[in-house]
This record gives sequence, C-alpha cells and structure tokens, in this order.
Amino acid sequence: MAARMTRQRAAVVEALDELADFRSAQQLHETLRARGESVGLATVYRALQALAEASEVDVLRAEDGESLYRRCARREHHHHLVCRHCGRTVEIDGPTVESWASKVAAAQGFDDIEHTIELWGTCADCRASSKG
Amino acid sequence: MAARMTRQRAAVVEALDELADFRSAQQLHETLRARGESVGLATVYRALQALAEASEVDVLRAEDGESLYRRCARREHHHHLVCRHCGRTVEIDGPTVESWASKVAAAQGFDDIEHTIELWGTCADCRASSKG
DNA sequence: CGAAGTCATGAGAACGATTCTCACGCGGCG
DNA sequence: CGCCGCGTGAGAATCGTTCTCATGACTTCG
Repeated sequence: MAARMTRQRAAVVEALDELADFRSAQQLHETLRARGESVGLATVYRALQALAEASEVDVLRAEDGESLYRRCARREHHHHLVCRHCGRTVEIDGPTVESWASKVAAAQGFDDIEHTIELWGTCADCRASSKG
Repeated sequence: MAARMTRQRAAVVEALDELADFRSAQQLHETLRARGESVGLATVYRALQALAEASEVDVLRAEDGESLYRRCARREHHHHLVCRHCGRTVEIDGPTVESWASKVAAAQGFDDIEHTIELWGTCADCRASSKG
C-alpha cells in the first residue's frame, strides 16, 4: 500500500531533508535539476502530494498562493514562524491557541474545526542583509 | 486620489454589503450578472483589489487557494470563523493569540510579524442539511 | 530467467484563478 | 459643454497545478 520508493521519490525526500525550510514544488524541481537528479515537474508535485497525505511533509500557502513544503521534525500538530524572504522556519506550538480556537468555534455552533495559524516575519539574517 | 466611483464599483460594494459572507471574485461576478448588473470579471477583480488595499474588505484564501472577499463590520484587526461549505462568517478576536504571536516571533528574532489565524468549520445549518 | 500486471514517470496539454493588454467610453473638473 | 485620464471589458496571457497517455520500471508468478 505504501508508495513505491523510486529514485525520483527518494530524490525529493532527500532534497527536503537537506533543505530545512519551506520550499515550493518548483524550487525543489529546480534544485533537483541543478543536482543532476532529473525529475519531472509533475513527479515532484505527485511526490509532494503523497508525502503531504502521509503527513510526511507540512504544506502551507505563501501569501501569493503558492504551496510551500517542508519536512518537519515532528509529525504532531504544530505551527510555523516563517521568514517571508528566505523561508527560514521555526516550529512552534501554541497550546493556548489550540484551546482558544476550539472554544470559540464551539461557542458559535461550528463543527469539524480546523485552524490555520501561521506567523510570517523577517528573520534576523534577512533583516541584517537588507539593512546592510 | 480616491478611486472614481463608477456604476460597476458601486455594484460590487453593494453586493458585498448584502452578502454577509466570504465570496470569491467569481461568485460575486455571477451574482452581479444574475442581477442584471453587468460587470466584467476583470473589473470585479480590480474593484476587490482596490477595496482590499483600502481595507474596505477582508481577503482570505480558501483551502483550494481561491481568494475570498468580505465586507467586515470592523476595520480593526480581527480574525474569522468561516463555514467551509457556505461561507458563513463570524468575526472573532483573540487578544491572547495576538500577544502570543508577537511574543513567540520576537523570541526567535523575527521582525515585521504578521499572522494568519483563521478558523474553518462546518456551521450548524450545513451540518444539519448534510446529515438530513 | 521471462511474462504479465501494476504503478510511476514525464512531456506536454489542460485547467482555473488571476492579471494584463489595449481600444474605447464614462466621470468629473474647468 | 469639452477635455483628460482613469475605468472598463473582452480576450489573451500568466502561473501554479493537475491531467493525459504512452512508455518505463518493479514485482510477482511461472
């Protein structure tokens, strides 16, 4: 049942493992190309989709709507603080937030609650280089 | 400097005022068509863009990436609890969440923090009709 | 080892939302 | 009332993503 492990999928996973930060499918595709690991773009998308379904990677949407992927350290529910310039990512949790979210939603009679909580900012490095 | 008030823009604003919930540009376009208020799709997009810039409407991204627009009661920062089926929306604030977000971000050395906090769920009505 | 079946691949087409182009027309000031 | 410039709209263009379909790579079975 598990997805067949092919050269291409292995390459995608490997690339994700090395890049600690959120990357778009297209960026990953280019990275693989640059490395000589030729993989079709469609395959990259499929691999990412499969990984996302298996909770092997986290997905989030950049402000322009592009999907970004990342191999996270923990598979449990968590959120991210992401640098909007370089993609640098810090995993965070917010137990307070979680309970607040479900409380609020329940109070309004809503069910099947999901929440999107992402923080975007400029990391110290990017701030330094833009001011330098 | 202010945008020129044309029949088309007025129509978009009016439609937003009547529809309390988040709607996509395309839905609004159809609504206007249906009413006989013929407005080009491009114009709807432009109007919404202008309104969003002026903070006259709130924008958020549906799970599939489509942009949804809504005329909110308050112009101050707030969040939303949205029914993913019908778009029904409840405005919420989370003072706790706000401070948590900035604290966490600052602790990591991030600047220019923005946060995305949206709650998605199924409202009571949609739950009833899907179970009926 | 070889055959057959299954699932993966990849190039390009298709898609859907959004933006752009550009000729034309309305809005508002003088 | 007339001019100038922004707004409009139809369709083309863009861009990320998904689909199609012929081909290729494993697996399993003989």
